[in-house]
Amino acid sequence: MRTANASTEEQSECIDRDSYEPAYAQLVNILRRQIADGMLRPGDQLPSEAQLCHRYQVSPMTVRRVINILADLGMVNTAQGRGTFVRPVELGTAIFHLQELQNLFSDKRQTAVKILEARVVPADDKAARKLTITPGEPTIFIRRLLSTEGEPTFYHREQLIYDPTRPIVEAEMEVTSLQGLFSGTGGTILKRGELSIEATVLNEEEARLLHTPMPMAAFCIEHIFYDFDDRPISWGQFICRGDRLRFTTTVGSSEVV
Amino acid sequence: MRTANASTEEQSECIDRDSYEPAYAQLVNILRRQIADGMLRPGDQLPSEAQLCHRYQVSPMTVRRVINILADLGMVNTAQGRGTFVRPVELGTAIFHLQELQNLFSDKRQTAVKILEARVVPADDKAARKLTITPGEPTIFIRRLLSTEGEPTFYHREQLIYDPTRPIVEAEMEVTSLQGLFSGTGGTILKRGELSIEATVLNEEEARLLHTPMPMAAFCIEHIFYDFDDRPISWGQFICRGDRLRFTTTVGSSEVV
DNA sequence: AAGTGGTCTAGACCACTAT
DNA sequence: TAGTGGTCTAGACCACTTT
Repeated sequence: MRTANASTEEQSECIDRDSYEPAYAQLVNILRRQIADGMLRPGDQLPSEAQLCHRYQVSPMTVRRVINILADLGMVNTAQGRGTFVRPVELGTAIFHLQELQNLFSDKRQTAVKILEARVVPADDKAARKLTITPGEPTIFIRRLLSTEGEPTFYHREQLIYDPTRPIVEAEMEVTSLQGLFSGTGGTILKRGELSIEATVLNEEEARLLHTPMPMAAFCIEHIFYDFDDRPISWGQFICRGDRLRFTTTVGSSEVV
Repeated sequence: MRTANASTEEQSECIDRDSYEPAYAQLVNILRRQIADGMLRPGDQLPSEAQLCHRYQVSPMTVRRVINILADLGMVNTAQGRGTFVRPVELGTAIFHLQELQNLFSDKRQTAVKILEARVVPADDKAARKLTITPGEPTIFIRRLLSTEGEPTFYHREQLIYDPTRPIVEAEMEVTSLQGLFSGTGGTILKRGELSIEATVLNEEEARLLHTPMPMAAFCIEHIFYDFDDRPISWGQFICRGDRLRFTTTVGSSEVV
């Protein structure tokens, strides 16, 4: 096993106490760079926390913080009593952000939302199961078409609990105005949401609405939102053309700012 | 704006210093539970760090750590000079892990990998661009079929740099044995990878290999892996039946352990 | 026994925001 | 000016692993 060694490896960088960048951030970047440059390779043991302390002239708490950050970034593993080690690249650690979906709207401001349909319908078996109500109970069914730069890219189906005894229908409509959901301004009514993403082929209606040829692949993002009593209040799907959306990410040592 | 107030809200929970669970973790869970239970709602201001210190009898550093963890979890926002606030649910903060893909293999051990093809081919324009070599240079082309429980679920195409001057071909072959990629045992040769995921429709060959009807939706996970000199050494795609893979995640306050 | 990471303290000083 | 979050110290003690 390779081990970082002060006698063989150059130790040029040090902490600039006059910098606006805090000491912990500087040390994080120093170590990230050493990993990215191959000075520290997967499996290598980092210098012990005590060594890092006196090498970079920072307190144990600061080194601790640095190691924690590197572990959170997935760049190192820590093992109590043994040491801290550089993690090899693992596909399983890859993380995709739905943020990229949000950018589709916010980057180009020309996003139009068109309500195709909004009416009260009785819940069928599937909707009732998802919303934990009994089949036949009334729900609000909404279909929206979202366009960017004049091109339809997104189709949204949603079914909301309809409970006349609590007059939050307007609020719910507003909550689900999408902009709010993405940016978080409307989320004060919602406690949490469950999302799942799958790949589907557009059906005829969807292809027509989204102006695509058949067959066309799509991402289907299903969501259920819950209120603070943990009751589901909204179930629906975002359907996005597969040729308009792509999620990207990296594994291993990413760029050092 | 709602503000947590000790005089109006019950303050039952406190830190158990004899617990195996460290103080910071206990406080994290206390605050998470308060958010999940609706005691603290989106937009609400948390008690100041000084208040939390003397209310739970912990030092400022410990409170600081707790706040940092909650911020990392996406549950609160901090604003210097103003305070710490509960974050509303935002779709854009959702992330999903490729880990779920890994489980597809590791859960059920009956995963078989069948090499369909492995030969040296000259790089075409696209492959040359991805691998930053010149078109016509030799590459190793590998096609694999991965089956779980006898059913083919995954198809993998990969093109590797072929450089006879560095005899790492065997190593590369081993690196790309997939198991290693997912679990990280083989990642010592790779510095980093770039991944992107999109929704596609299986072409005729893919549908035949994966025993699916046409048309069938699929996830296509494209990857490029780089060595420690930042040279791309592998470009390829995992293609997975859309009806076999689903990524799930949550936004907002998740479960408290 | 020696070395490692993990937790925690009781303050200090700073930067920022609101009043 | 008062209150907030942000950084940092110089130790202490513990749990764990290796020799």
